[in-house]
This record gives sequence, structure tokens and C-alpha cells, in this order.
Amino acid sequence: MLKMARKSRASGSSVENGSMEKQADRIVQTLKSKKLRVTPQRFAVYANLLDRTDHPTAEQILHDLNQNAPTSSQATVYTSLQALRDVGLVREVLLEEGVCRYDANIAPHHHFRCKSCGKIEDIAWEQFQGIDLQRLRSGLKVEDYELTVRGLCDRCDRAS
Amino acid sequence: MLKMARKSRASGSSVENGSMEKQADRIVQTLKSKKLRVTPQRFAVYANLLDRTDHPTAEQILHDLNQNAPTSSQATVYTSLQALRDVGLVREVLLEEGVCRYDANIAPHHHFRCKSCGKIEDIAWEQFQGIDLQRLRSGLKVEDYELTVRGLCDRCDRAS
DNA sequence: TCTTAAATAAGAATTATTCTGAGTTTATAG
DNA sequence: CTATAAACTCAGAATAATTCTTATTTAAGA
Repeated sequence: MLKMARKSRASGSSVENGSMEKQADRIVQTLKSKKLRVTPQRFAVYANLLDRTDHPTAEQILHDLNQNAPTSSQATVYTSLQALRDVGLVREVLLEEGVCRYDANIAPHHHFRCKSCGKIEDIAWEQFQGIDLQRLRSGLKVEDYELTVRGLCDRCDRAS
Repeated sequence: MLKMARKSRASGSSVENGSMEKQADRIVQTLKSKKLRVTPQRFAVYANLLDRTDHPTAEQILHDLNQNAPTSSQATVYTSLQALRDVGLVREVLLEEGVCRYDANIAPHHHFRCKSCGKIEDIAWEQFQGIDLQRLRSGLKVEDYELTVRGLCDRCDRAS
């Protein structure tokens, strides 16, 4: 139905089609390196996630992709996200009840969530060097950890 | 339908009914101090949560309460948990997709979750003194924060 | 180009949670 | 006490997020 996503994505931004092509190739290579078949839908989901920093839900990604023309089904967005998660290209972020958000930034980092507007913001890993996991009680084998900070973002803090 | 929960809970453990009574009174006082009406169902939900450290889901609590005789409906467990959360007596713990777990330990602490068996364990707050929230970028007003640690618990680590 | 394992789509199914509306219980004032 | 209103409970319907099912399509290697 769809031609390769890398072709169908060429429009949109008016400048830098050259670098967009390069970015598309990078994505293709990344997917292949993880032994994932490069399908238009999977490509689109990953490209969309790489393109934003707002930790969208599956539903938001779906809506975004189908904005102009239908390109992907609900089920496919979910399975694409699962596949990308399984190979470690995206990670799930659990900050609210009920929904699962996704993040293509897999470098270790922490999260801040505004209690008022719900906005999520990354916090650089280096800001919390003090954490010393050696002090964990013996027996637990730590694989990763993450700090969740809640409060008010600047905008909501000013408004209140 | 039920007589006051503090009465109907008296059986069960064979020892220390005296101290159970005291515990029940404490719960009643706690609820009253938060201006919550002390109903058998609400009492039971809170008592159940205080009695365990495994961060159950709403469904698990419901099942537990209705084990012998039906004492509470699904909807009521949910609204009880909401009420308790709203006054700060329990907190939600979000460590997995899809479900919301509850914790009556409201003292600040962190969480460990075993990636293999899903077991959740508390981590004492003092174990991570190093965290310095002053270093957060200005503008964000921090209200609380929590560390989520993932890995293997001793049991699963040994098994693997 | 052929082949085929892997991926997609549409809709049904499942799961967790919330809502609705009617009937109960409880605190409190009279 | 008794009346009253507000708060609470319940069963079942409704909603929302996600997964499953099955037939069809497709990417990519031989």
C-alpha cells in the first residue's frame, strides 16, 4: 500500500531534504543492525519518536502518523513499539496511571513530571552523580535505575 | 450489612487479640483525623494495606478482602483507595505497565522491582543521601522524587 | 523473480478503571 | 429518638488502553 517510508516522508520541511535523507538512512541502518525488518510502519513509528522529546503515548503516535493519510493501524503501532522496545531502541516511561509513554532517547537519564500540566522533561544523568548503588542491600542485582521527580514546571509555577 | 469492621475483624490470628484491637483503634483514629468516615469497607482496605508490604493492586486487595465472605465490591475498593490516596494515607506506585499498585508506607522511600519475578521491595530513603535536588535546572519546583531500581532479586539471581 | 517467515490490518477480546443511578448508612440537628 | 441530607456502597454499564486472532500482504534473501 505505502511506498517505502523514506520516500513518502520527503515532504514537510522545506529545507534540508539532503539531511533528511541521511537521517532516514541512519534509521534504516539502525533497524537493520537490530535485525528488524524495515517496514514503512515501523520506520514511521521510530522516526516519529526520534523526532520528538515529549514522550508520547501509543495513541499520540498513531494520531500523528495518520494525520494526513492513514498509514498505520493501532495494532501495528503497538507491535512496532514492542519490537523497538525489545531490541532496546526505545524505552517505556511510566509516570502516570494507565498510560505507557515512549522515549527514543535511550541514553540514561531521569524524568521530571509537572503535577499540574503533566509535561514531562528529561533530566540529565550527570545531575545525580551522588547515587551510590553499592549501598543497596546485598542480594539484589541492580541492572538499571531511574529517578522520577515530580513538581511544578516553570510555566505552572508562575501561574499558581 | 457488616457490623463495624473493628468488631468483624477480631477473629483470624489466634494470638494477641488485644493488640489487634489497639491496631484497629489506631486505624479508626487515623481515618477520623483525615476526616474520612470510617466505614467497614474503607477500614478493611486500609487495614489490609497496612498489613502487607507487597504493594498490591486494587484487584489483589479486593480478592483478599472477599476471600472468605463477600465484604466489598470492586467499585468500592477503587473509591476507597482514591479516598485514602487523596488524604495522603496511601500512595500509588507505578512500576509496571497497566496496573497501579498501592502502598500504605507513606514515609519517603524508593523501590526495587525484580525484572524476572516482578517482586517489589522497598529501599530505605537513607540509602541515597547523595541526591542533590538543588542542582536541578532552575524553574522546576520540585515537590517529591523517587528512585526506581530494576534488576534481579536474590532468589531470581540465584536461579539464573 | 520466488519464496517464505515476518509484518500488517480490522475488529473482537481482555483488562484495568471509572461512571451511573438507585438504594444504604451515618452524622447531626431538632 | 426521628428526620434529613450528605456520604457511601453496589451492580452493572461504560470507557480506555492494550492484546489477540486470523486472513492477507510484504521485505529481503536465495
